[in-house]
Amino acid sequence: MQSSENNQVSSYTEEITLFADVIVPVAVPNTFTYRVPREYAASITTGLRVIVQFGKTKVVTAIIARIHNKPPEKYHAKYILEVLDDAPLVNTKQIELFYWIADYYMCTVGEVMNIALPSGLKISSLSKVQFNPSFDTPELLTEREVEIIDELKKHQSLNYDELARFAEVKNVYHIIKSLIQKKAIIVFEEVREKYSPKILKKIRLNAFYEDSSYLTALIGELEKTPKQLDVILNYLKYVPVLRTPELNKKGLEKSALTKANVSESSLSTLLKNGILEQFEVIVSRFEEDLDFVEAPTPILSSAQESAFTEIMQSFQEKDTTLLHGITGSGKTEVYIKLIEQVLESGSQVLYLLPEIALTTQIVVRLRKVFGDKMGIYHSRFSDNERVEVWKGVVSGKFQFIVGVRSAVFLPFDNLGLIIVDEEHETSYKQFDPAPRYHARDVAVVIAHRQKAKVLLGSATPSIESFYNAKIARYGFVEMKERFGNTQLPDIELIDIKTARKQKLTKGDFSNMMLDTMGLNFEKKQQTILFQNRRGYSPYIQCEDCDTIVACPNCDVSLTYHYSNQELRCHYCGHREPMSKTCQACGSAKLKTRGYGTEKLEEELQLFFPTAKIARMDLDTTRTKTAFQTLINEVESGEVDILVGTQMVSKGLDFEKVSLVCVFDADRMIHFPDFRSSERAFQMLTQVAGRAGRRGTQGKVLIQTNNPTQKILKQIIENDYEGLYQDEIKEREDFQYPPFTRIIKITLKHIDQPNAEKAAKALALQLIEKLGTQRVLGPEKPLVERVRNQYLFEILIKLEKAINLKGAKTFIAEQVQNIELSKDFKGVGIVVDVDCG
DNA sequence: AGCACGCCGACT
DNA sequence: GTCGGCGTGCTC
Repeated sequence: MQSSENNQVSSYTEEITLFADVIVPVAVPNTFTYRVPREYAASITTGLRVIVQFGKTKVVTAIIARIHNKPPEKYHAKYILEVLDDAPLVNTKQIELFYWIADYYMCTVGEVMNIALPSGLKISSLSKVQFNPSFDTPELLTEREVEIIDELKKHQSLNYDELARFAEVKNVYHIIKSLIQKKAIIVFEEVREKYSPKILKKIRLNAFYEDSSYLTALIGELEKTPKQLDVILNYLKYVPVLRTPELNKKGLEKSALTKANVSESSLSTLLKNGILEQFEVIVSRFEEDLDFVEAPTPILSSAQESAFTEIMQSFQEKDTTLLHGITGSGKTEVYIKLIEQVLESGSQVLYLLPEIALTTQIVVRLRKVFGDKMGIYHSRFSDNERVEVWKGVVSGKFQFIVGVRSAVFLPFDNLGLIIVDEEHETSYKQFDPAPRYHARDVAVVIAHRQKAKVLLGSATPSIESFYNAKIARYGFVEMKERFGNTQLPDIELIDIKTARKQKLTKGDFSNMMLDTMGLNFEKKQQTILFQNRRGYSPYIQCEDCDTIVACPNCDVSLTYHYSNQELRCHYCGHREPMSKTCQACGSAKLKTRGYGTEKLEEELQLFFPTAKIARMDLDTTRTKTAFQTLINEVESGEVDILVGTQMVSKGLDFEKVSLVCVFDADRMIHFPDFRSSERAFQMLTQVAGRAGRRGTQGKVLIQTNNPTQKILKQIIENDYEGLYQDEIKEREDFQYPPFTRIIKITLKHIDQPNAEKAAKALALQLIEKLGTQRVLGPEKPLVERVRNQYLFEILIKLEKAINLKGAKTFIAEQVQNIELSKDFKGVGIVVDVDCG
């Protein structure tokens, strides 16, 4: 792993002092140079984690980015305190990637490191104070200090927080400083590794008794103590020592014995007498997972087979290929064959999925084929588990990773293939905090650097990717048939406006939608009702004075959540109990307005009292188990109608869903954003794709106020090409991606005029060099105030031909200008490159 | 970012 | 004089 450069330097270590430039996990622009202690000189390499003192109080985990022998000129380098790893946990390719990301997405390498490494790999330090036992001048102490010292004597040590709580002061620092001066206390750093390996307690029989005559003798002897005999017999039941003595080496989990209802005290007696022995092993957190049934590689249909061949051909010429396969075309089987092929060639494979899709059936399916070669990297996993996956990639245990966005940071060094499934998904873009990276785009960069191939898969590709395929930058493969010859669902529009006029509605449901749902229920088929809005109702209005209850911190209405009778802000998380009366006029006539999933669930229950109705949204799937339970219930057919947000449209395949109803299509279509048509098409096509599997054609009903909208026609006819042509023309006319790159700068301040002034000043500076064509705004965003901060946005469009690096440097300078300016104190600025 | 340091005003 | 508040600048 050591680079030749490092080796060369290391061989002179007798005379030369080494220095290491390290990345610290902080939002500071530079790397920092530390001195390598002599004892580490021979073994130090890039990619090792080290512990360093950073600033006066912090001790942090850093990564070695470079090793050299030039002492810094302007300051004395501090020593590296400790080296944490024997072999690099971060490889050179990753470090280069960190720099690329920092550069491209306009943030610091430290911020990249912070997001890239699971927190279990970032040791934290706590400053602790301890009473100095050789303290002998108590007369110097003030009364208060004596109290603190007395408290400190009671404990081995206390950290700052604990001390502050006891002393009942906000800033404990003064006191600590004074006590250090008087030599009454000692301050030390407690460094603590967050990752803790999973330890299993095991029991085995003393090897002495592996001999049959001794074992028989033992059993005879234990006749007197039946409880102990019981323990031994139980052990032998699991581990037949005589037949398979090698199993005895591995022993048995202690918990297996205790679960078998044996006497605990007898067990400890046996241990004490040396008949049984206890030992500990470090185990993988994933081993329990491994009772998978190895399934044969799926047999591909002829359409899948030819898609596979085409992809392989495409990879001959292109590094990236877009697979456009309609919903239900069976892309997964094609992926599996590709993955197998690449793994056989000895290269690593990364399969990226959006957050929600990962929890579902796909993982089970992949596990069956790839078993323990496959690692899963998911945000719902604990940090310890993520560290194990990271280490598993380093050690080569995991050649294949299925993961979410952040899996692009894993320490691959030999990737052969990256699959980005559902590549159009917006959750691949990170919004907060920095780095605001797009995992699909980063994947393409990684692949390029590791000479790997990328397969982007989607039924509804992003306009950008489709464009790249059109101009032949990407290869292109299509799958136009649904697997098993199932037809695409029949989509029908319902003109809700006309229906309302003709009084053919109940609530905001058209009779037609309700009737169809009813019929479907009678046929014992499942229905999905899609409404992309959680909660009961998006706002509450007073009938007398028209006041709408708003969030105190943001400029949005509060959403009413029925389940716990509270109002919630979906922007800042503010919660307040639902009040019975209007806070403005005292009237009791408060009305819920608009429809969220909760309200639809409630209304449907009234319409269909005997149906089992379930709801799937953020609120019902907070935990891993809740999510899985719900999926199981739907899969087993217990649930008749599933009401849900966009969650129901992603990666879920339910056999018996034959009807999909979209409650309100218009809100999505008219969202004020240049991507709204694309998004609406994607979302409605994906949710429609849930209807009908295995030979039966599904039905989709969409309620809209305006059924003549062109995009709806395109959705009905599954005319992606048509959508693309419309969109790409518009994007070209108005200079949006893929013809430009967009950088969004958001400025925040508690006072709106201040935010506006700063935004205007920044825009002016930007325009000076970039011109009014490229700089738009500043403008108030849709929601003007979030978390008590007023927002202004500037949009920068950079054409592809521009010197991107130069432009970004200029933008960064101007942003810094504003940040440092005395006129705009307290203005927060966020730069988002390629904003969604 | 996080935090010490320094200056300033309030209060015993 | 001591304590806390807030603005400023640095971190190898």
